[in-house]
Amino acid sequence: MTETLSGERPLRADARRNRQRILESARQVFSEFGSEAQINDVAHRAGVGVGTVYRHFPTKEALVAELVRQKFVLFAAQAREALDRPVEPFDALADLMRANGEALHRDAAMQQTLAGFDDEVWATAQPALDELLALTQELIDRAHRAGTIRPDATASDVGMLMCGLCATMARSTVADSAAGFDWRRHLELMIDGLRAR
Amino acid sequence: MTETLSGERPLRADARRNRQRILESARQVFSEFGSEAQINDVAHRAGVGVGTVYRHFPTKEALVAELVRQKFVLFAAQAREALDRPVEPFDALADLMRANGEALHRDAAMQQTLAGFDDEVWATAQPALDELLALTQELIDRAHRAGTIRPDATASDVGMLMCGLCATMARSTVADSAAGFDWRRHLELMIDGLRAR
DNA sequence: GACTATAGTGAACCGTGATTCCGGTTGTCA
DNA sequence: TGACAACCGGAATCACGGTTCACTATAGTC
Repeated sequence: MTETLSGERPLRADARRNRQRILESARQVFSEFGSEAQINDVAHRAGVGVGTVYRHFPTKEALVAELVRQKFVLFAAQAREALDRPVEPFDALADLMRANGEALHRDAAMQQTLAGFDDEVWATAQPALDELLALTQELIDRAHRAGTIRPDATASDVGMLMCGLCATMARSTVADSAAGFDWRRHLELMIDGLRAR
Repeated sequence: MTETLSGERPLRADARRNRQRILESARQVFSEFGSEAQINDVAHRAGVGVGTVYRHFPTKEALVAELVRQKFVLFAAQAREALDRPVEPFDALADLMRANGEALHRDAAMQQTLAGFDDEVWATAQPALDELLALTQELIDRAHRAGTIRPDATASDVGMLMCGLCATMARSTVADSAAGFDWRRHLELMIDGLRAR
């Protein structure tokens, strides 16, 4: 999870420890409250001062961005596993989407990022996203060969649809779920839409 | 567009005029910048003081909510027209969704509201939304009878999907359009997904 | 034309929460 | 163990923008 930074001198032991704690706390806090959670909360939960958070991440946005990036990395890992599984490619893709859906469901910050306008966060996570998309594309290519997916489907389509799913999550998580919105239903509709006819 | 308020004494002429100007300016400003636009901007563009805006709308959120409500009313009107058109019901629905898509595309505040977590605004617009959903349901019922729509499709599905579409719009409007996201493509995928197989 | 309830004005206020900053700590290395 | 760079803490600062309010202007009415 923690990359070895090549161009930078290694962090002092305590700093490394704190950075880790901060990321963990941030993951919890932002998952629960989205980006409206406060840096103070993160710092407090991590048992450090605000200043320490800022030593590691120049802005709140940068911290959120790193979390999002990590999540994309995780998704990419899952996509890689999906590629290894010996099941029908389209089913593998569908299951992957379902798994991602559940993960997004538990993470308000990710929902906001995917459904929202937050360009900066998005930019930071771009490389990780690109890899995820590449892996997804591989899965889709296989499905094409098997003829089980819509002929013109692309990884980009899946990305868009998952972003859209987050919008519905926002609505079905919050309060009364206005008009009977149900993200799992939304997801199944989309999966069906991708299927070959 | 402007309802006749029953329980309240009529506004003074200048007040009515200003209220109208404020709504128009707000429509422009919020369409362009979403809810991050400032009340000051709205007031300035309308040629009135901030205080005047607050005389008409207790909070910024209330102003946005009214705009959203009006938009839903507009959508409902369009849905009614669609019901009157003598075309195949599913096509009518699809065209309606396309038209709504274009409208949403030009309105950042609507995108944010539909894709976002903004429960209060949503609540205010609920009645208008309910009517829109009812009309949509009628269109869908007809399509069911014609057998041209997915047998289990509901108006709620359409609502969810349109909300999802707004998420993609956010991504394709902003900057680089990250991963080749294209909301029109997203929309067509969804329409296809709703079609009977 | 005068009177008054309504309406308009915008500088000032205020809460919020991100960010800074500097005095005190602590790892690391010789 | 001493020295110093790296690091930590968290009160204070600061920017921002929604909201208020004391005062002025004006539509509507007699």
